[in-house]
Amino acid sequence: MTKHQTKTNELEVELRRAGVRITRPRQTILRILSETDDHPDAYEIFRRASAVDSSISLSTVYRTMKLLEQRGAIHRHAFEGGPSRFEHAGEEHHDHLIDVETGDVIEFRSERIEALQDEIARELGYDILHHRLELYGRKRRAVGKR
Amino acid sequence: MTKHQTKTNELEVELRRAGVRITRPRQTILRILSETDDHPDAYEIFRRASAVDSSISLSTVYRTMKLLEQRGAIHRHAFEGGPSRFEHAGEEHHDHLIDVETGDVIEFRSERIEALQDEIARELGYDILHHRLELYGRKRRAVGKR
DNA sequence: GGCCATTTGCAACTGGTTGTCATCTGGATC
DNA sequence: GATCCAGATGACAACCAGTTGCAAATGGCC
Repeated sequence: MTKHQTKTNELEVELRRAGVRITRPRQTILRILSETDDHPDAYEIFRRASAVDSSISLSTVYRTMKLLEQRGAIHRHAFEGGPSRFEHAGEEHHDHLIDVETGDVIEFRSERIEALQDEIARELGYDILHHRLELYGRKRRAVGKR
Repeated sequence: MTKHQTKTNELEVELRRAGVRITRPRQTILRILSETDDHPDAYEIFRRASAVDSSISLSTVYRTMKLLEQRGAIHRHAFEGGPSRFEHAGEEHHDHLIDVETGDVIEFRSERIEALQDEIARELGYDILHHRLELYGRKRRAVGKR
């Protein structure tokens, strides 16, 4: 019951230490993000936040997302044909497989792909700042089974 | 001088055969695409088209891009933080390295990365419909020089 | 050349996001 | 605790890329 509370506070304390004002809306949003392990968009975060504090505005959600992104606390993903979706940072870097039928996002990581990317960039004379790898797919039905 | 003309006509004839009406605006846009080997966005195509036929509207450019995309004649790329950019299809599949300073796009292809992607998707129980791999980087300056 | 389904240009609209601004508030200071 | 004010907020207008409704124009088959 105090589990999430604790998680929230970690980030909260960190931000506070960095001189970021922790206002009520921000606290609410931080809590929601800490309780989340999907990839909600701004409106979905707004919806969840509204349930807790109905006075929160969508603008504030957007502003807070931008702030947190700049602080490196969350990552923004612009999957194709939709609004930006967010996830809290912290876990190691990974890429995404998006289920085109449900919108579900599956995270994966491949050291070999990462390494190949660096190699390619080096050959082309570039330093990679970041990259984006998204697979768009459909769940495979087991063959021979219903 | 008839070089581009020829290239345009190939696609034009192909579309015509498929029952697509080749109107003047479409002809102009097709010519521009055939003369292009960068990755212009809709507005840039509109700009170039306007120079040839000032009556063309941006709506028509968007509508034509959508049509050509559906016909598989061009590919649409939504690189981060900008409008969709297009390139004529035909060459084999490739990925992109975007120069974050200039916006230049460098195409590359890695069989090994392609293969790894398929492998990963298979392991996760998915069939890949398509994917997106973009590297964002900055040109490396030669060490010790300049 | 005539016909009519399609396409066009224009303007109004959309969805996601950012900007403006008057008001409010966190938290440092007393 | 009460005071204060830079910075944050909510309401809403503006923005941008892209889409759509509509009346007028046109491609291409007869």
